[in-house]
Amino acid sequence: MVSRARTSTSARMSTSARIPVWEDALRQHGYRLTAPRQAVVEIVAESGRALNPTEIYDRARVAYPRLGLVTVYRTLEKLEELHLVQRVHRPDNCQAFIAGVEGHQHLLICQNCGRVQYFSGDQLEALIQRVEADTGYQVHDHWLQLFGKCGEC
Amino acid sequence: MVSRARTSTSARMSTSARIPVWEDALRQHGYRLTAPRQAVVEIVAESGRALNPTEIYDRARVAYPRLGLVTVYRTLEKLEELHLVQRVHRPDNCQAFIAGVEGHQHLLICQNCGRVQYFSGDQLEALIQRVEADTGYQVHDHWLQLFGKCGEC
DNA sequence: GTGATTGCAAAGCGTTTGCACCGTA
DNA sequence: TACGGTGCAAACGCTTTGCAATCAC
Repeated sequence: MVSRARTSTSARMSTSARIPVWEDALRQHGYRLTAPRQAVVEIVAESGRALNPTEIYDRARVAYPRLGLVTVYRTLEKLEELHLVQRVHRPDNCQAFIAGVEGHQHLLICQNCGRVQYFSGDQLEALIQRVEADTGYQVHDHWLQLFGKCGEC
Repeated sequence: MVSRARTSTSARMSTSARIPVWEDALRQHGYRLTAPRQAVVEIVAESGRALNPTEIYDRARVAYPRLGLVTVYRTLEKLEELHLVQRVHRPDNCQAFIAGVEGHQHLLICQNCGRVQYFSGDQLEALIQRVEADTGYQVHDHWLQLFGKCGEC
């Protein structure tokens, strides 16, 4: 979904630079900053690939072995609510998460290594207007994902 | 996914006209035509909305009360394999099915009543080429869905 | 100190599998 | 008749919930 306003200020920010921003956002929304939560934030903020809850769990337990899978789910819930992460839909799997960006960006996903790249969908406007005229629908949201092979694969 | 070849000949065909076509397709691929299978085919072929397995089960049991939910899953599997139905991804639910069409068509979904409308994405080509140039990815598949409100809602 | 957060265990839910019986071709 | 298809029941995997102990603020 791209029509919702983003509160994230982490647009175009890479890897570890996101971590303190996300931690501040959590605190500013009244959430406490705990060790398990930090472990989850670090993994998701630094990943260039969409990860599902179990993958996040496995990786975050390296830093914080006492972590429970439940905490991963609950932390992702909050990060999604704050638009810090977004859900990635794949043909098979719709429960993968990636660090979000500000504005109307879309996803380009490498089918080989899973690396995710954002791009802007400015040129969609004309298409959407044509579809609205043709169908009589009012379009509120759009959802575009490209699948392919990245430069390194 | 739009890059796969479609074997379906039901493009732009509406409602009940699809039923005999789908039944033939099943037979021609070596599948038997049984009463429970027909009940499922009728529901999905005639629906203008994406339905999930339980909805299909509930509706098909009106015509064939002995139907089991398992058979719905197994029939959908075959219909998807033959490209007669396609999966619709929604923010919440990724297990809904709608009658497919031939060619590279995309979905416009009414957020109120769930009605689905197809449209062509010709104008995406330029966007995809630009993204390929910008990112160094090779794009093999694209996935576009619009969400909005249909004329009647 | 207080209330949010945690992890465990158990429940819940949608989907898949094993299997004996049934029905199409 | 042969073998694909069916429905039941059970298994399965992922996600959510209840709860007492814990910990950030």
